[in-house]
Amino acid sequence: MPAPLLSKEEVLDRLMRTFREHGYDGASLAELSAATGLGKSSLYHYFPGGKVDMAKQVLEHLEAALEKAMFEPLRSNKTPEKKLSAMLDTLSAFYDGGRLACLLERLCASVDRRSFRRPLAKMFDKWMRAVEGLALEAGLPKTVARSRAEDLVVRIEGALIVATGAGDTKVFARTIADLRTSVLACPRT
Amino acid sequence: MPAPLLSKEEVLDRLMRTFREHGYDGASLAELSAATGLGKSSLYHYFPGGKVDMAKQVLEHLEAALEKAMFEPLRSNKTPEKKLSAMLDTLSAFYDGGRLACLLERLCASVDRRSFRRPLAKMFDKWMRAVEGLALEAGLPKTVARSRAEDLVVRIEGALIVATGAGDTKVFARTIADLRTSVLACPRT
DNA sequence: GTCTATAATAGGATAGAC
DNA sequence: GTCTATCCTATTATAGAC
Repeated sequence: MPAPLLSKEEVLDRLMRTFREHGYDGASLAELSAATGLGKSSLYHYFPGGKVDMAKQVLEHLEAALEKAMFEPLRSNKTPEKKLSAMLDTLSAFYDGGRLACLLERLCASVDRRSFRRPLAKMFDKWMRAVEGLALEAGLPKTVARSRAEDLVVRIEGALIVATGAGDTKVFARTIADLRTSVLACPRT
Repeated sequence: MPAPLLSKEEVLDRLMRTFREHGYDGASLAELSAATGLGKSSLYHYFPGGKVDMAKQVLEHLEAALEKAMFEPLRSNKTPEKKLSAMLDTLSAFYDGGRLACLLERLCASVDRRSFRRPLAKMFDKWMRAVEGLALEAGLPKTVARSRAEDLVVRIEGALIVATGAGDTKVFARTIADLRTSVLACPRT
């Protein structure tokens, strides 16, 4: 670790930002080096496995960050509605209102995607289970809760793509707004 | 055009498949050459602008293909419900039940994305307008029709990501199944 | 741990013969 | 139009000094 420079946390944050902006395939070692202020040799010191290693560690770093910012608050004793709303606020901030891409998506689409298979599947599962738990807490039947959770993740990932493609972040904002009311709504009879 | 070999249509099809499988950034000229059976020089003969040019022409090719397979059938005199179902069947086949990525998404995420800005925005708009028209035809109010259209595109793009990430194409199948009934449903009062 | 230098390779792109 | 050969740059990765 650079004594006076960046902490490993900060290094991982900057690597994540670079992967999210340029994509995994699009991010070169030169860019990753510039983003962190670490020379290539230093990068290889911390990440002996090169780019794949960086992405794996960034993924673990993200998991820890989400645990704190998104999953832990779900264990409070607030109402499910408030907790859902807090999660959506966190997500909206994390994606900067639809301007920043999702790391999971970037890695899913990479040439080295096989290397990230397990951790990616685990992350998606964790996210969906968290939302499912919230829906169960709100009194929804198990099958409905599951599909609502799946739908939340699907729509957020999709909204990020469409916002980018259509060049309009409002798509993302509308999706978040709709999820705020639809995820825990009573099923139609 | 190779006299005895592939038609330009077929060349574009194979390029599209390669971009969808490996991603735009991940597809090398060597792979694109192998996929089409054309040497690099031949590729540059048909696509003087290189990779960017290939992707642009592939995008136009896709637009024409979708026009025929997806948009034109919407102008028949069948019921909106049947036409929606036909569109979803076409999409499900096009994405091979969630196993094949979306070209639009691949290009949105590429390092050369700026080069594809206009055509991508146009494609998304065209797709959404088509669904919006269907919803209007089914008697939905304009604002609802618009958001249903947006939602269909968002959820399909998202389902492709999540299916890949979670390693389970069932997510895609469930999304398609749900869209079949939800897109044209009467709004809640 | 970090740097400079450099190896080794892959990538995109072009020249010129046929 | 297609091929072989080649150029040039960027890229990943490593060696070795400090």
